[in-house]
Amino acid sequence: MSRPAGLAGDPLEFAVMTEISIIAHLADNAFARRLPDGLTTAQFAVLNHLLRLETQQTIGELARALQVSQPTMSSTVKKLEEKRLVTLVPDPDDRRIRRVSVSPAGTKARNKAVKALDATKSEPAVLSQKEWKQLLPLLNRLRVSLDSAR
Amino acid sequence: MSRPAGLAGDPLEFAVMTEISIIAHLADNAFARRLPDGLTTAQFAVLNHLLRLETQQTIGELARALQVSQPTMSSTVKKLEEKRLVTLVPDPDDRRIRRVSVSPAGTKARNKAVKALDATKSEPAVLSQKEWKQLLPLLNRLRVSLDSAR
DNA sequence: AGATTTTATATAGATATCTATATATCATCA
DNA sequence: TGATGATATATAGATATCTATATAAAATCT
Repeated sequence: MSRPAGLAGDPLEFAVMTEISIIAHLADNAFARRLPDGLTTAQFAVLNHLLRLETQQTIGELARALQVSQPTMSSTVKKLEEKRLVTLVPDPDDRRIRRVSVSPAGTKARNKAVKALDATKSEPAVLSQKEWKQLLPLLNRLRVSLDSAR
Repeated sequence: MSRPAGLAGDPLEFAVMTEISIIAHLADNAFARRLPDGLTTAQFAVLNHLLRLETQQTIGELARALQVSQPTMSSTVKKLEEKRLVTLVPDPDDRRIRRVSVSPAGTKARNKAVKALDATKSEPAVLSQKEWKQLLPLLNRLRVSLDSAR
C-alpha cells in the first residue's frame, strides 16, 4: 500500500501539502464566486462531468466519480432537478435506478458558466506552460497514491 | 493583478487544478481519520500554528493566518476551549480582545497527534525528495498569486 | 419459490463552514 | 469631550457536507 504522503513529519512534504490545501481552498472560492445563476461548484461539476462525457449516470456513479458521499450527491442532484437543469430518467430494467440527464437548460447554464470562467483567461498567466506541464504528472501520481491508500 | 489561474479554459491548467482539488480532499480526509481525541483538522491547525510559532494570537489573527472566516475561527476556538485545550487570555489594554493560548493539555494533544501522524512515515514515499522539492516553488507561486487575486 | 444478501437511493441528525448583522470597545476628530 | 467611525468578537441563519440508517428493489442461494 502506498503512503498517504505528507501528512506530517517531513517538513518538505508537509509544506507541499499545505500549499495544495490552501490553493484548493482559494481556487474553490474564486471558482464559486464566478459561477452564474447561483450554481454551486458541486452543481457545476455534475453538469460539466455529464456533458464532457456526453452520458447519463446514476447518483452512485456520480458520487464515486466526483468523490463525494452518495447522500451528498443525492442532495446535489435534487437541487439541480429543482432548478430544472437535469431530469431523472427511470431505468426500465431496474426500478431502483434513475439516471441523471442534463436538460437543455442545464446545458445552457453550464456553457454560460464556462464562458464566465473563460473570461478570466485574458489575465496574465501565473505559471508558464512548461511549468503547468511539469506539475501535472507529479500531482497525478500523488493523487493516485492517496486515492489507493483510502 | 495576477490571474486566478486554471479556473477554466486551458485543459492543462484545468487538469492541474482538478488534481490539486482532489489531493486536498483526500489528504484532508486521511489526516482527519488519523487525528486522536476527536480533534478536527481545524482544531489541530490552530494548536499546531500557535505552538510552532510559540505565540498567542487573537481570533482575528488566527482566522487570517489559517484562511477561514472570523466566525468560523470563533467557533473552532470555542470548541478548543470547551475541551480545555486552550485558554483565552484577556488583554489588559483592549477589552475587546482575548488571546488564544494553548494549555498544557493542548500541547499534549497536539504532540500526540503529531506522533500519530508521524507513524505513517514508515510507509514508502510516493514521490522522491527531488520531486517534492520541485513541486514546492511552483505551488508556492500559484498560491501567492491566487491569494493576491482575492 | 421463498429467504437472504446485495445494491441504489433516501432520510435523519450532526458538524463545519459561510454571509450578514449585532454588540462592545477603542480611536479619531471637530 | 462627545459624536462618529473603525475594530474585535459573537450571534443568527443558511448551506454543504458527513455518517448512520431506513427503504425499496434486485440478485442469489438453498
